Amino acid sequence: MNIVRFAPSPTGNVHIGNIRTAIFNWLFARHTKGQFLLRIEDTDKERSTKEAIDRLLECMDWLGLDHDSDIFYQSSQEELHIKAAMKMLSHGNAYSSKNSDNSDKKTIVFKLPYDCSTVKNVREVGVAEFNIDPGKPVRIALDGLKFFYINEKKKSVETAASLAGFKGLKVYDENGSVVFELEKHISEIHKSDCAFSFENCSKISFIRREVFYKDLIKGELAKPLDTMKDFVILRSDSSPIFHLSNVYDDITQKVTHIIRGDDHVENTYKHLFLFWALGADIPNYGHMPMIVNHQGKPYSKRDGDAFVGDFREKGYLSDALFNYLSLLGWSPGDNREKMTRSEMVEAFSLDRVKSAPAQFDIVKLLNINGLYMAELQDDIFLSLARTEAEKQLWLDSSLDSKLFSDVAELMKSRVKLISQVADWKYFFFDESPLFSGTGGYTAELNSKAFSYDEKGLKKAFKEKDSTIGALSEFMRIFRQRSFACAACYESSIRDTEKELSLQEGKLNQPLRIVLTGTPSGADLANTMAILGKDRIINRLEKLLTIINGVF
RNA sequence: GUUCCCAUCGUCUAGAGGCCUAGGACACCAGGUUUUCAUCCUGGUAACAGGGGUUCGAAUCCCCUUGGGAAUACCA
Repeated sequence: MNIVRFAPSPTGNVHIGNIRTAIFNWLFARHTKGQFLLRIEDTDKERSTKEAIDRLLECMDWLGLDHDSDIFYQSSQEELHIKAAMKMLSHGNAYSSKNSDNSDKKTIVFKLPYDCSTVKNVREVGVAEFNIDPGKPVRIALDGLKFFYINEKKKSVETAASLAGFKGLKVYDENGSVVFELEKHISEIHKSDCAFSFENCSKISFIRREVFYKDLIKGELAKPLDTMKDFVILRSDSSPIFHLSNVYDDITQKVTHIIRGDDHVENTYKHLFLFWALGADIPNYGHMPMIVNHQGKPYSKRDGDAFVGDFREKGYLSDALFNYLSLLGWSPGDNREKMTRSEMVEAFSLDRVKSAPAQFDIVKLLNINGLYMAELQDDIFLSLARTEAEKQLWLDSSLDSKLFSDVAELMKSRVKLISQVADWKYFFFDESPLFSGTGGYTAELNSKAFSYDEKGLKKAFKEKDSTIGALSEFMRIFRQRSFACAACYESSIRDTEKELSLQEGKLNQPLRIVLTGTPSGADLANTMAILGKDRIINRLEKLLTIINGVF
């Protein structure tokens, strides 16, 4: 059975890149009927917080990312990680290294194995040679080889790497004679930590080896050992480093597939050796492309606008976010985009994941959100809208629910994001800064007031006097009538137009903007039916009184 | 510096040597429906980064260049 895990460190808000990793892991697990595990990597005690964990859990819950079995807290494993490091030390797979600041404290460093004969993921790729800068020393010690080589541009380039990278190393002096053979001294170096240093060298040669593995997404990947360094696994305060903890826990949790961000491929080469040293089989790896922001730069935890929680706040539907995120770097291969959870689970496979980074496009997200919005059941939409309206402070719970549901029904088809219910103000409140005579547009908006669109107003009142005249006539006719249905409102407009010999529809725009403050909205007659006779007269009167002062 | 990765419309993508005159979606533009707006419908603009090979044939395979990105921590 496949076992995957999502292993975030709870050091802040989860961002979309993170959560997409979780989504792909989840999709993979559900598709293959495997397990999706959640491991909290909370070993960084200074930066890990309970709040961050809670927020993470909320986000996962919101997105329907249910995990199998209990949450695994990495901090609970610390003792085991330390033990493992000590065991590697005693087995010769690690050594302790003095702190650079000369204190007595020591770190435990993992030693890439010089003898790779039992490491399946290492292979020889041929003989390599470097021309050495004779003015600089070649130094050989337990912690690696240091030298300066002459590159193509004839520059002296400093290099330091693990001894394991230089199988069969030979160091040549300026006459071309071999002055050192690593093979003859390697056990001595490992045993006694002795160091060699040579001046005036001309060349080094060695058998190049590389670590390799087959990435489920990116194909076969490899890295030469002579570009790798031994790495710390236990800090000088004895706390374990990410690489150790991460690998150790993956073994403990029997993880079979590690699906994570592209930024981890370099780590993988290190981890391969750790799996070997810990006596475990290596799992399958898949590295997914990063999500980049609008500038094409990678998102980081510092990108304040890409937190999952923010999308929730802004009113995005979790299904829409999930759907959109799953389409970043993956596609089902046909032309489907909007898919249900089960369709995605059904269609998902790692070999369809792209390896190029994908740019996050908020406009497309909005579009998909609108698609999901449109198919929301009326009662669900209503309660979402209601919650949103109350959240925005300008609506209290005493509001007539008949009025609210009428508005919601009328407006539903044009809402792409639930937070757009903020645009419904004119249905519920009769005040506007424009009426108050404070100069209108620049006045601070009262939270319980709707605003007028200046451009729309100017446009509708382009022929000011005749428009005001027409509206006055409309009001005269309107007052005399009673309205049983939306069609009655409609005919009151049409009749006025006839009376004034105006083209049909000519009154719509002025009337709309006077009544709602905006040039766009739902069907005018329906809008009027919701507002009702009294409020309509009220608004018309107010606006006609002040309109001369506005322009 | 070094190592590694990546490269199709503005964006997300389809594309496994001939189904490619490069398909879809978003965005954009035009037209239609709706007496407004949105929805909806129809149509349109728009891409294989560049250069070399391999091949009868290349978006697809190889090489080089260019451009992006990552890693190179006692962060995770």
